[in-house]
Amino acid sequence: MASDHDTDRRAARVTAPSTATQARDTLRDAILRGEYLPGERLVEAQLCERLEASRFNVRAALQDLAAEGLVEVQRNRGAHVRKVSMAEAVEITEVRMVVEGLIAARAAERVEPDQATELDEIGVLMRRAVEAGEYRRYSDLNVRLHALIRQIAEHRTADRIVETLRGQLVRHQYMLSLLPGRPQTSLPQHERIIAAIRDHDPKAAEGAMREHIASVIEALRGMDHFGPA
Amino acid sequence: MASDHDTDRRAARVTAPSTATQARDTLRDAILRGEYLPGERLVEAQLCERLEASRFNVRAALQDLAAEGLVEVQRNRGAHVRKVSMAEAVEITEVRMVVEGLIAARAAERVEPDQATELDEIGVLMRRAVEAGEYRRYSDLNVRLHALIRQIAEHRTADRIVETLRGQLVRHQYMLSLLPGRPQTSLPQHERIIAAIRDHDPKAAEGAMREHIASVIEALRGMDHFGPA
DNA sequence: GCGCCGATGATTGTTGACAATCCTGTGAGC
DNA sequence: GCTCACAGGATTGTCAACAATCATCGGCGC
Repeated sequence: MASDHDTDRRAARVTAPSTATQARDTLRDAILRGEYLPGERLVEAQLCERLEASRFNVRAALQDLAAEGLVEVQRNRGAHVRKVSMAEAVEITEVRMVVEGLIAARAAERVEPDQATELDEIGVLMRRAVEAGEYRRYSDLNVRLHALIRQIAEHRTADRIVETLRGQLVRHQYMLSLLPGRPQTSLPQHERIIAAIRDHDPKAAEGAMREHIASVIEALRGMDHFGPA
Repeated sequence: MASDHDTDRRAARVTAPSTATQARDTLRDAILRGEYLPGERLVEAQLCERLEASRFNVRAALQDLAAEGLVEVQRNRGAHVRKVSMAEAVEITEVRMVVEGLIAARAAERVEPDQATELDEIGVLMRRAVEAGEYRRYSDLNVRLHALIRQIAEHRTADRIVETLRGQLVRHQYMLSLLPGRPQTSLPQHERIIAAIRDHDPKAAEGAMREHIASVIEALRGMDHFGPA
Protein backbone atom coordinates (compact mmCIF):
# COMPACT_ATOMS: atom_id res chain seq x y z
CA MET A 1 0.00 0.00 0.00
CA ALA A 2 2.37 2.68 1.18
CA SER A 3 5.14 1.04 -0.77
CA ASP A 4 3.28 1.76 -3.99
CA HIS A 5 4.24 5.37 -3.53
CA ASP A 6 7.65 4.79 -2.03
CA THR A 7 9.32 5.61 -5.28
CA ASP A 8 8.40 9.29 -5.23
CA ARG A 9 10.83 10.14 -2.45
CA ARG A 10 14.46 9.06 -2.22
CA ALA A 11 14.40 7.97 -5.84
CA ALA A 12 18.15 7.47 -5.80
CA ARG A 13 18.12 4.42 -3.58
CA VAL A 14 15.96 1.90 -5.34
CA THR A 15 16.27 -1.00 -2.89
CA ALA A 16 15.23 -4.04 -4.90
CA PRO A 17 11.51 -4.77 -4.60
CA SER A 18 12.17 -7.80 -2.39
CA THR A 19 10.55 -11.11 -3.12
CA ALA A 20 8.08 -10.77 -0.27
CA THR A 21 6.80 -7.45 -1.55
CA GLN A 22 6.41 -8.79 -5.06
CA ALA A 23 4.59 -11.86 -3.81
CA ARG A 24 2.31 -9.69 -1.73
CA ASP A 25 1.42 -7.38 -4.60
CA THR A 26 0.88 -10.23 -7.03
CA LEU A 27 -1.36 -12.06 -4.63
CA ARG A 28 -3.30 -8.92 -3.82
CA ASP A 29 -3.92 -8.31 -7.48
CA ALA A 30 -5.03 -11.88 -7.96
CA ILE A 31 -7.54 -11.63 -5.14
CA LEU A 32 -8.75 -8.23 -6.26
CA ARG A 33 -9.31 -9.39 -9.81
CA GLY A 34 -11.35 -12.27 -8.48
CA GLU A 35 -9.03 -15.17 -9.26
CA TYR A 36 -9.58 -16.34 -5.73
CA LEU A 37 -13.17 -16.19 -4.53
CA PRO A 38 -14.22 -15.03 -1.07
CA GLY A 39 -13.97 -17.89 1.38
CA GLU A 40 -11.61 -19.81 -0.83
CA ARG A 41 -8.73 -21.46 0.90
CA LEU A 42 -5.22 -20.24 0.19
CA VAL A 43 -2.82 -23.15 0.54
CA GLU A 44 0.76 -22.06 1.05
CA ALA A 45 2.27 -24.76 -1.14
CA GLN A 46 0.04 -23.84 -4.05
CA LEU A 47 0.82 -20.16 -3.69
CA CYS A 48 4.51 -20.98 -3.77
CA GLU A 49 4.13 -22.23 -7.33
CA ARG A 50 1.68 -19.57 -8.41
CA LEU A 51 3.82 -16.73 -7.09
CA GLU A 52 7.18 -18.40 -7.69
CA ALA A 53 8.25 -17.60 -4.17
CA SER A 54 9.44 -19.58 -1.21
CA ARG A 55 7.05 -20.51 1.56
CA PHE A 56 8.71 -17.99 3.78
CA ASN A 57 7.77 -15.13 1.51
CA VAL A 58 4.31 -16.49 0.84
CA ARG A 59 3.71 -16.52 4.56
CA ALA A 60 4.88 -12.94 4.88
CA ALA A 61 2.59 -11.94 2.03
CA LEU A 62 -0.38 -13.63 3.66
CA GLN A 63 0.35 -11.91 6.93
CA ASP A 64 0.46 -8.53 5.21
CA LEU A 65 -2.78 -9.11 3.36
CA ALA A 66 -4.37 -10.21 6.61
CA ALA A 67 -3.42 -6.85 8.08
CA GLU A 68 -5.05 -5.20 5.09
CA GLY A 69 -8.21 -7.16 5.73
CA LEU A 70 -8.11 -9.04 2.44
CA VAL A 71 -7.42 -12.47 3.86
CA GLU A 72 -8.05 -14.09 7.18
CA VAL A 73 -5.62 -16.51 8.79
CA GLN A 74 -6.58 -18.94 11.48
CA ARG A 75 -3.95 -20.68 13.51
CA ASN A 76 -3.21 -24.15 12.19
CA ARG A 77 -6.01 -23.79 9.68
CA GLY A 78 -4.46 -21.68 7.02
CA ALA A 79 -5.59 -18.61 5.18
CA HIS A 80 -8.84 -17.85 3.40
CA VAL A 81 -9.94 -14.96 1.26
CA ARG A 82 -11.96 -12.87 3.65
CA LYS A 83 -15.67 -12.92 3.03
CA VAL A 84 -17.22 -9.62 4.00
CA SER A 85 -20.89 -9.75 4.90
CA MET A 86 -23.31 -7.16 3.66
CA ALA A 87 -23.43 -5.63 7.15
CA GLU A 88 -19.67 -5.28 7.12
CA ALA A 89 -19.75 -3.82 3.63
CA VAL A 90 -22.10 -1.15 4.91
CA GLU A 91 -19.84 -0.43 7.88
CA ILE A 92 -16.83 -0.17 5.66
CA THR A 93 -18.61 2.17 3.31
CA GLU A 94 -19.77 4.31 6.21
CA VAL A 95 -16.19 4.84 7.26
CA ARG A 96 -15.23 5.50 3.68
CA MET A 97 -17.97 8.10 3.55
CA VAL A 98 -16.55 10.21 6.33
CA VAL A 99 -12.93 9.80 5.35
CA GLU A 100 -13.54 10.60 1.70
CA GLY A 101 -15.55 13.55 2.96
CA LEU A 102 -12.45 14.76 4.76
CA ILE A 103 -10.42 14.25 1.62
CA ALA A 104 -12.89 16.20 -0.48
CA ALA A 105 -12.85 19.07 1.98
CA ARG A 106 -9.10 19.20 1.91
CA ALA A 107 -9.05 19.00 -1.86
CA ALA A 108 -11.31 22.05 -1.95
CA GLU A 109 -8.81 23.91 0.22
CA ARG A 110 -5.78 23.04 -1.86
CA VAL A 111 -6.96 22.73 -5.43
CA GLU A 112 -4.85 24.55 -8.01
CA PRO A 113 -6.28 26.08 -11.19
CA ASP A 114 -4.97 23.40 -13.54
CA GLN A 115 -6.31 20.70 -11.25
CA ALA A 116 -9.69 22.39 -11.29
CA THR A 117 -9.59 22.28 -15.06
CA GLU A 118 -8.85 18.56 -15.00
CA LEU A 119 -11.75 18.00 -12.63
CA ASP A 120 -14.10 19.82 -14.96
CA GLU A 121 -12.84 17.80 -17.89
CA ILE A 122 -13.60 14.56 -16.10
CA GLY A 123 -17.03 15.92 -15.28
CA VAL A 124 -17.76 16.62 -18.93
CA LEU A 125 -16.53 13.20 -20.00
CA MET A 126 -18.68 11.58 -17.35
CA ARG A 127 -21.81 13.29 -18.56
CA ARG A 128 -21.06 12.30 -22.13
CA ALA A 129 -20.41 8.71 -21.11
CA VAL A 130 -23.72 8.46 -19.30
CA GLU A 131 -25.62 10.07 -22.15
CA ALA A 132 -24.02 7.62 -24.56
CA GLY A 133 -24.79 4.71 -22.29
CA GLU A 134 -21.12 3.81 -22.00
CA TYR A 135 -21.27 2.61 -18.42
CA ARG A 136 -17.94 0.88 -18.43
CA ARG A 137 -16.29 4.12 -19.45
CA TYR A 138 -18.26 5.96 -16.80
CA SER A 139 -17.02 3.54 -14.18
CA ASP A 140 -13.42 4.13 -15.25
CA LEU A 141 -13.92 7.87 -15.05
CA ASN A 142 -15.39 7.43 -11.61
CA VAL A 143 -12.21 5.74 -10.45
CA ARG A 144 -10.14 8.46 -12.09
CA LEU A 145 -12.17 11.21 -10.43
CA HIS A 146 -11.80 9.82 -6.94
CA ALA A 147 -8.09 9.25 -7.52
CA LEU A 148 -7.60 12.81 -8.71
CA ILE A 149 -9.41 14.20 -5.70
CA ARG A 150 -7.17 12.20 -3.42
CA GLN A 151 -4.15 13.42 -5.29
CA ILE A 152 -5.24 17.01 -4.85
CA ALA A 153 -5.92 16.55 -1.15
CA GLU A 154 -2.46 15.07 -0.44
CA HIS A 155 -3.63 13.42 2.73
CA ARG A 156 -1.50 10.32 3.02
CA THR A 157 -3.10 9.01 6.18
CA ALA A 158 -6.60 9.25 4.78
CA ASP A 159 -5.40 7.86 1.46
CA ARG A 160 -4.01 4.74 3.01
CA ILE A 161 -7.19 4.05 4.89
CA VAL A 162 -9.47 4.61 1.94
CA GLU A 163 -7.29 2.37 -0.19
CA THR A 164 -7.41 -0.38 2.38
CA LEU A 165 -11.15 -0.12 2.82
CA ARG A 166 -11.78 -0.03 -0.91
CA GLY A 167 -9.80 -3.23 -1.34
CA GLN A 168 -12.01 -5.00 1.13
CA LEU A 169 -15.10 -4.63 -0.97
CA VAL A 170 -14.08 -4.78 -4.58
CA ARG A 171 -16.48 -7.63 -5.00
CA HIS A 172 -19.47 -5.71 -3.68
CA GLN A 173 -18.49 -2.63 -5.60
CA TYR A 174 -18.41 -4.61 -8.80
CA MET A 175 -21.96 -5.84 -8.19
CA LEU A 176 -22.99 -2.28 -7.44
CA SER A 177 -21.88 -0.94 -10.78
CA LEU A 178 -24.23 -3.37 -12.45
CA LEU A 179 -27.28 -1.90 -10.74
CA PRO A 180 -29.50 -0.27 -13.35
CA GLY A 181 -30.13 3.42 -12.89
CA ARG A 182 -26.99 3.95 -10.81
CA PRO A 183 -25.26 6.35 -13.23
CA GLN A 184 -28.32 8.58 -13.46
CA THR A 185 -28.27 8.86 -9.68
CA SER A 186 -24.57 9.36 -9.22
CA LEU A 187 -23.79 11.69 -12.11
CA PRO A 188 -25.34 14.80 -10.55
CA GLN A 189 -23.67 13.91 -7.26
CA HIS A 190 -20.31 13.79 -8.96
CA GLU A 191 -20.98 17.08 -10.64
CA ARG A 192 -21.77 18.71 -7.30
CA ILE A 193 -18.55 17.36 -5.82
CA ILE A 194 -16.55 18.73 -8.71
CA ALA A 195 -18.22 22.13 -8.52
CA ALA A 196 -17.63 22.44 -4.79
CA ILE A 197 -13.96 21.59 -5.04
CA ARG A 198 -13.48 23.86 -8.02
CA ASP A 199 -15.08 26.70 -6.05
CA HIS A 200 -12.82 26.16 -3.02
CA ASP A 201 -15.77 25.34 -0.78
CA PRO A 202 -14.62 22.67 1.70
CA LYS A 203 -17.91 22.34 3.54
CA ALA A 204 -19.89 21.88 0.35
CA ALA A 205 -17.33 19.44 -0.99
CA GLU A 206 -17.48 17.32 2.13
CA GLY A 207 -21.25 17.41 2.13
CA ALA A 208 -21.52 16.46 -1.53
CA MET A 209 -19.07 13.61 -1.16
CA ARG A 210 -20.86 12.27 1.88
CA GLU A 211 -24.20 12.48 0.16
CA HIS A 212 -22.75 10.61 -2.78
CA ILE A 213 -21.37 7.77 -0.70
CA ALA A 214 -24.49 7.72 1.45
CA SER A 215 -26.44 6.86 -1.67
CA VAL A 216 -23.97 4.05 -2.32
CA ILE A 217 -24.80 2.74 1.13
CA GLU A 218 -28.49 2.88 0.31
CA ALA A 219 -27.83 0.93 -2.88
CA LEU A 220 -25.87 -1.64 -0.89
CA ARG A 221 -28.70 -2.03 1.56
CA GLY A 222 -31.09 -2.47 -1.35
CA MET A 223 -28.93 -5.17 -2.90
CA ASP A 224 -29.05 -7.08 0.33
CA HIS A 225 -32.64 -8.12 -0.30
CA PHE A 226 -31.84 -9.68 -3.65
CA GLY A 227 -28.63 -11.61 -3.48
CA PRO A 228 -26.68 -11.68 -0.23
CA ALA A 229 -24.29 -13.89 -2.21
CA MET B 1 -5.71 -5.49 17.20
CA ALA B 2 -8.71 -7.55 16.25
CA SER B 3 -7.37 -10.49 18.18
CA ASP B 4 -7.69 -8.54 21.41
CA HIS B 5 -11.41 -8.96 21.10
CA ASP B 6 -11.41 -12.39 19.58
CA THR B 7 -12.42 -13.96 22.81
CA ASP B 8 -15.92 -12.54 22.78
CA ARG B 9 -17.15 -14.84 20.05
CA ARG B 10 -16.58 -18.59 19.79
CA ALA B 11 -15.47 -18.71 23.38
CA ALA B 12 -15.48 -22.49 23.30
CA ARG B 13 -12.46 -22.85 21.07
CA VAL B 14 -9.65 -21.06 22.82
CA THR B 15 -6.80 -21.76 20.40
CA ALA B 16 -3.64 -21.15 22.38
CA PRO B 17 -2.41 -17.53 22.10
CA SER B 18 0.53 -18.54 19.87
CA THR B 19 3.99 -17.30 20.59
CA ALA B 20 3.92 -14.80 17.77
CA THR B 21 0.74 -13.15 19.06
CA GLN B 22 2.15 -12.93 22.56
CA ALA B 23 5.39 -11.45 21.31
CA ARG B 24 3.47 -8.93 19.25
CA ASP B 25 1.30 -7.79 22.14
CA THR B 26 4.19 -7.58 24.55
CA LEU B 27 6.25 -5.55 22.15
CA ARG B 28 3.34 -3.26 21.34
CA ASP B 29 2.82 -2.58 25.01
CA ALA B 30 6.50 -1.88 25.46
CA ILE B 31 6.50 0.64 22.64
CA LEU B 32 3.26 2.23 23.79
CA ARG B 33 4.50 2.66 27.34
CA GLY B 34 7.59 4.35 25.99
CA GLU B 35 10.22 1.72 26.76
CA TYR B 36 11.44 2.15 23.22
CA LEU B 37 11.67 5.71 22.02
CA PRO B 38 10.62 6.91 18.56
CA GLY B 39 13.42 6.35 16.09
CA GLU B 40 15.09 3.77 18.30
CA ARG B 41 16.36 0.74 16.53
CA LEU B 42 14.78 -2.62 17.26
CA VAL B 43 17.39 -5.32 16.88
CA GLU B 44 15.92 -8.76 16.38
CA ALA B 45 18.45 -10.57 18.54
CA GLN B 46 17.81 -8.25 21.48
CA LEU B 47 14.06 -8.61 21.14
CA CYS B 48 14.47 -12.38 21.22
CA GLU B 49 15.78 -12.14 24.77
CA ARG B 50 13.41 -9.42 25.89
CA LEU B 51 10.35 -11.25 24.57
CA GLU B 52 11.65 -14.75 25.16
CA ALA B 53 10.75 -15.75 21.65
CA SER B 54 12.57 -17.13 18.66
CA ARG B 55 13.73 -14.85 15.92
CA PHE B 56 11.02 -16.24 13.71
CA ASN B 57 8.29 -14.99 16.01
CA VAL B 58 10.02 -11.70 16.67
CA ARG B 59 10.07 -11.11 12.95
CA ALA B 60 6.37 -11.86 12.64
CA ALA B 61 5.65 -9.47 15.50
CA LEU B 62 7.65 -6.71 13.85
CA GLN B 63 5.82 -7.21 10.60
CA ASP B 64 2.47 -6.96 12.35
CA LEU B 65 3.42 -3.80 14.18
CA ALA B 66 4.67 -2.34 10.93
CA ALA B 67 1.21 -2.92 9.48
CA GLU B 68 -0.22 -1.09 12.46
CA GLY B 69 2.09 1.81 11.81
CA LEU B 70 3.95 1.51 15.08
CA VAL B 71 7.28 0.43 13.64
CA GLU B 72 8.95 0.87 10.32
CA VAL B 73 11.06 -1.79 8.69
CA GLN B 74 13.58 -1.10 5.98
CA ARG B 75 14.97 -3.91 3.92
CA ASN B 76 18.34 -5.06 5.21
CA ARG B 77 18.33 -2.24 7.71
CA GLY B 78 16.09 -3.53 10.41
CA ALA B 79 13.18 -2.06 12.28
CA HIS B 80 12.79 1.25 14.07
CA VAL B 81 10.04 2.64 16.23
CA ARG B 82 8.18 4.89 13.86
CA LYS B 83 8.64 8.57 14.49
CA VAL B 84 5.54 10.48 13.53
CA SER B 85 6.12 14.09 12.62
CA MET B 86 3.85 16.82 13.86
CA ALA B 87 2.33 17.12 10.40
CA GLU B 88 1.53 13.44 10.41
CA ALA B 89 0.10 13.69 13.90
CA VAL B 90 -2.26 16.36 12.64
CA GLU B 91 -3.26 14.22 9.67
CA ILE B 92 -3.89 11.24 11.87
CA THR B 93 -5.99 13.29 14.24
CA GLU B 94 -7.98 14.72 11.35
CA VAL B 95 -8.95 11.23 10.29
CA ARG B 96 -9.72 10.35 13.87
CA MET B 97 -11.95 13.39 14.01
CA VAL B 98 -14.24 12.24 11.23
CA VAL B 99 -14.25 8.58 12.21
CA GLU B 100 -14.97 9.29 15.85
CA GLY B 101 -17.66 11.65 14.60
CA LEU B 102 -19.24 8.72 12.80
CA ILE B 103 -18.98 6.64 15.94
CA ALA B 104 -20.61 9.33 18.05
CA ALA B 105 -23.47 9.65 15.58
CA ARG B 106 -24.06 5.95 15.64
CA ALA B 107 -23.87 5.86 19.40
CA ALA B 108 -26.62 8.47 19.50
CA GLU B 109 -28.78 6.23 17.34
CA ARG B 110 -28.28 3.11 19.40
CA VAL B 111 -27.81 4.24 22.97
CA GLU B 112 -29.89 2.35 25.56
CA PRO B 113 -31.23 3.95 28.74
CA ASP B 114 -28.74 2.32 31.09
CA GLN B 115 -25.89 3.33 28.81
CA ALA B 116 -27.15 6.89 28.85
CA THR B 117 -27.05 6.77 32.62
CA GLU B 118 -23.47 5.59 32.57
CA LEU B 119 -22.55 8.40 30.20
CA ASP B 120 -24.07 10.95 32.53
CA GLU B 121 -22.21 9.45 35.45
CA ILE B 122 -18.92 9.81 33.67
CA GLY B 123 -19.84 13.40 32.86
CA VAL B 124 -20.44 14.19 36.51
CA LEU B 125 -17.20 12.55 37.59
CA MET B 126 -15.33 14.50 34.92
CA ARG B 127 -16.63 17.80 36.12
CA ARG B 128 -15.74 16.92 39.70
CA ALA B 129 -12.25 15.84 38.69
CA VAL B 130 -11.62 19.12 36.87
CA GLU B 131 -12.97 21.17 39.72
CA ALA B 132 -10.73 19.28 42.13
CA GLY B 133 -7.75 19.70 39.85
CA GLU B 134 -7.30 15.93 39.56
CA TYR B 135 -6.09 15.94 36.00
CA ARG B 136 -4.78 12.43 36.01
CA ARG B 137 -8.20 11.20 37.02
CA TYR B 138 -9.80 13.38 34.37
CA SER B 139 -7.55 11.85 31.76
CA ASP B 140 -8.57 8.34 32.81
CA LEU B 141 -12.23 9.30 32.62
CA ASN B 142 -11.61 10.70 29.17
CA VAL B 143 -10.32 7.35 28.01
CA ARG B 144 -13.28 5.64 29.65
CA LEU B 145 -15.75 7.99 27.98
CA HIS B 146 -14.41 7.44 24.51
CA ALA B 147 -14.31 3.70 25.08
CA LEU B 148 -17.91 3.65 26.27
CA ILE B 149 -19.06 5.62 23.25
CA ARG B 150 -17.36 3.16 20.96
CA GLN B 151 -18.93 0.30 22.83
CA ILE B 152 -22.37 1.82 22.39
CA ALA B 153 -21.82 2.44 18.69
CA GLU B 154 -20.76 -1.15 17.98
CA HIS B 155 -18.99 -0.18 14.81
CA ARG B 156 -16.17 -2.69 14.50
CA THR B 157 -14.68 -1.25 11.35
CA ALA B 158 -14.49 2.26 12.75
CA ASP B 159 -13.24 0.87 16.07
CA ARG B 160 -10.32 -0.89 14.51
CA ILE B 161 -9.25 2.19 12.64
CA VAL B 162 -9.50 4.51 15.59
CA GLU B 163 -7.56 2.07 17.72
CA THR B 164 -4.80 1.84 15.14
CA LEU B 165 -4.60 5.60 14.72
CA ARG B 166 -4.61 6.21 18.44
CA GLY B 167 -1.68 3.85 18.87
CA GLN B 168 0.36 5.85 16.42
CA LEU B 169 0.36 8.96 18.52
CA VAL B 170 0.40 7.92 22.11
CA ARG B 171 3.52 9.98 22.54
CA HIS B 172 1.96 13.17 21.22
CA GLN B 173 -1.21 12.56 23.15
CA TYR B 174 0.75 12.25 26.33
CA MET B 175 2.38 15.62 25.74
CA LEU B 176 -1.02 17.08 25.00
CA SER B 177 -2.48 16.13 28.33
CA LEU B 178 0.22 18.17 30.00
CA LEU B 179 -0.87 21.37 28.32
CA PRO B 180 -2.21 23.78 30.92
CA GLY B 181 -5.81 24.84 30.47
CA ARG B 182 -6.70 21.81 28.38
CA PRO B 183 -9.32 20.39 30.79
CA GLN B 184 -11.15 23.71 31.01
CA THR B 185 -11.45 23.69 27.25
CA SER B 186 -12.39 20.06 26.78
CA LEU B 187 -14.80 19.57 29.67
CA PRO B 188 -17.70 21.50 28.12
CA GLN B 189 -17.02 19.74 24.82
CA HIS B 190 -17.32 16.38 26.52
CA GLU B 191 -20.49 17.45 28.20
CA ARG B 192 -22.02 18.44 24.87
CA ILE B 193 -21.08 15.08 23.38
CA ILE B 194 -22.68 13.26 26.28
CA ALA B 195 -25.84 15.34 26.10
CA ALA B 196 -26.22 14.80 22.36
CA ILE B 197 -25.84 11.05 22.61
CA ARG B 198 -28.14 10.86 25.59
CA ASP B 199 -30.78 12.79 23.62
CA HIS B 200 -30.51 10.49 20.59
CA ASP B 201 -29.34 13.32 18.37
CA PRO B 202 -26.82 11.84 15.88
CA LYS B 203 -26.10 15.07 14.05
CA ALA B 204 -25.40 16.98 17.22
CA ALA B 205 -23.30 14.13 18.57
CA GLU B 206 -21.18 14.03 15.44
CA GLY B 207 -20.78 17.79 15.43
CA ALA B 208 -19.83 17.94 19.09
CA MET B 209 -17.30 15.14 18.72
CA ARG B 210 -15.75 16.76 15.69
CA GLU B 211 -15.52 20.09 17.40
CA HIS B 212 -13.86 18.42 20.35
CA ILE B 213 -11.20 16.71 18.27
CA ALA B 214 -10.78 19.80 16.11
CA SER B 215 -9.68 21.63 19.24
CA VAL B 216 -7.19 18.83 19.88
CA ILE B 217 -5.80 19.50 16.42
CA GLU B 218 -5.48 23.17 17.25
CA ALA B 219 -3.62 22.28 20.43
CA LEU B 220 -1.31 20.03 18.45
CA ARG B 221 -0.57 22.80 15.99
CA GLY B 222 0.16 25.09 18.91
CA MET B 223 2.57 22.62 20.47
CA ASP B 224 4.46 22.52 17.21
CA HIS B 225 5.94 25.95 17.87
CA PHE B 226 7.42 24.95 21.20
CA GLY B 227 8.92 21.51 20.95
CA PRO B 228 8.69 19.69 17.64
CA ALA B 229 10.82 17.04 19.39
C1' DG C 1 45.76 15.87 7.40
C1' DC C 2 42.08 14.23 4.26
C1' DG C 3 39.46 11.22 1.59
C1' DC C 4 38.94 6.79 -0.60
C1' DC C 5 38.88 1.72 -0.36
C1' DG C 6 38.67 -2.77 1.34
C1' DA C 7 38.43 -6.10 5.33
C1' DT C 8 35.69 -7.36 9.47
C1' DG C 9 31.92 -7.84 12.62
C1' DA C 10 27.14 -7.24 13.23
C1' DT C 11 22.57 -7.77 11.54
C1' DT C 12 19.14 -9.17 8.57
C1' DG C 13 17.24 -12.30 4.61
C1' DT C 14 16.33 -17.02 3.19
C1' DT C 15 16.23 -21.80 3.06
C1' DG C 16 15.16 -26.51 4.04
C1' DA C 17 14.00 -29.76 7.31
C1' DC C 18 11.40 -31.28 11.18
C1' DA C 19 7.49 -31.05 14.62
C1' DA C 20 2.74 -30.11 15.65
C1' DT C 21 -1.82 -29.89 14.19
C1' DC C 22 -5.76 -30.63 11.51
C1' DC C 23 -8.72 -32.98 8.01
C1' DT C 24 -10.23 -37.28 5.63
C1' DG C 25 -11.52 -41.72 5.07
C1' DT C 26 -11.79 -46.38 6.95
C1' DG C 27 -13.39 -49.91 9.90
C1' DA C 28 -15.06 -51.79 14.40
C1' DG C 29 -18.77 -51.84 17.52
C1' DC C 30 -23.52 -51.11 18.57
C1' DG D 1 -27.21 -48.14 9.00
C1' DC D 2 -25.09 -45.12 12.22
C1' DT D 3 -21.58 -43.36 15.46
C1' DC D 4 -17.22 -43.21 17.14
C1' DA D 5 -12.28 -43.93 17.33
C1' DC D 6 -8.26 -44.15 14.92
C1' DA D 7 -4.79 -44.17 11.43
C1' DG D 8 -2.71 -41.74 7.30
C1' DG D 9 -2.00 -37.85 4.55
C1' DA D 10 -1.97 -33.06 4.01
C1' DT D 11 -1.00 -28.58 5.80
C1' DT D 12 0.76 -25.36 8.80
C1' DG D 13 4.08 -23.92 12.81
C1' DT D 14 8.79 -23.57 14.28
C1' DC D 15 13.51 -23.74 14.31
C1' DA D 16 18.51 -23.46 13.59
C1' DA D 17 21.92 -22.94 10.25
C1' DC D 18 23.56 -20.58 6.19
C1' DA D 19 23.83 -16.65 2.77
C1' DA D 20 23.52 -11.82 1.76
C1' DT D 21 23.85 -7.27 3.09
C1' DC D 22 25.16 -3.36 5.72
C1' DA D 23 27.93 -0.43 9.09
C1' DT D 24 32.44 0.34 11.11
C1' DC D 25 37.06 0.90 11.27
C1' DG D 26 41.82 0.80 9.88
C1' DG D 27 45.16 1.51 6.25
C1' DC D 28 46.76 3.44 1.99
C1' DG D 29 47.69 7.00 -1.35
C1' DC D 30 47.65 11.82 -2.19
